[in-house]
Amino acid sequence: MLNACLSLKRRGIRPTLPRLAVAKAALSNFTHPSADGIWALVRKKYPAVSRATVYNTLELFVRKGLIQRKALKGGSAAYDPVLERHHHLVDERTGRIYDIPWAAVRLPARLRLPGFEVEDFHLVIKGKKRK
Amino acid sequence: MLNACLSLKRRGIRPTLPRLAVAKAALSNFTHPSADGIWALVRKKYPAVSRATVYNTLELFVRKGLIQRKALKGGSAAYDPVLERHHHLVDERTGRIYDIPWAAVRLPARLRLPGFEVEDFHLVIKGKKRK
DNA sequence: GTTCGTGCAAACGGTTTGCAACAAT
DNA sequence: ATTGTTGCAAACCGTTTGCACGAAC
Repeated sequence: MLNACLSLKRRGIRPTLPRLAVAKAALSNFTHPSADGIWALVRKKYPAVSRATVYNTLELFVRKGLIQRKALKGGSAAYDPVLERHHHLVDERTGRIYDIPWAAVRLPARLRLPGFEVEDFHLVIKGKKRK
Repeated sequence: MLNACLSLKRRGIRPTLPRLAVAKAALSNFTHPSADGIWALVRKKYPAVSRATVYNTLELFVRKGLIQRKALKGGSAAYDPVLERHHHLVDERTGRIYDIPWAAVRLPARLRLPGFEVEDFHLVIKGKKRK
């Protein structure tokens, strides 16, 4: 179980109530929710928290390295609490995004591409979850 | 050089003037332009063509398999006329997207992921173009 | 009392849609 | 006549911003 309050403090973010609510929703959710999705989760417990605060708070968390923002779907950004290297599988049926552990695929340790300095890379996989 | 008119007819798209303009702009542009970027190109020659027509035409082209739409950047969709398998490198400095030939990286021919049926995959690489 | 955090509403950028006019079959 | 294509404007969705109030330091 994660302690949201500690996670925030450790990164110099003052643990206010709205922020704790966003942290709980974002850090324990591995379905790559959108900002609005997180807002919906937060609202259930704290209907007073505004959409702007959720958006701004997510932006803050990204800046502080608590979560990552990805452009995997079209339209809306997806937030990902997993900081370890991993791949993404986009389900063609549902649009859902699944995390694939780095170790699941054998890849070259480093990539050398003439003309480019490679910083990082990962696989984007299209497929379907077996039922 | 490509014959836009033929490309359209071959896929059962009536080659009207706005469509030819969009086809020329989209099919010969390998910089992954956005829809608005394509509109800007089209406008230079045909100022009468509306934004809606460009958006709708691009959507039609994607449906007919003439081009692909990708969610690589945040915010706006990128259109890609390259249908062969390839990887993408996103330049961290400029946001520009470069096509990386499939052969440039050695990857397993097929991916086997327990619980998923893999249809396709490619690398998304973060890096910088060397100057 | 100055800074930080918040809610609200308005603005924003990219995209889609409804509709009326028109062209092609 | 029916269908397909277009332009315009309005609507739309996800996101950001300006502002005023209140809480924390």
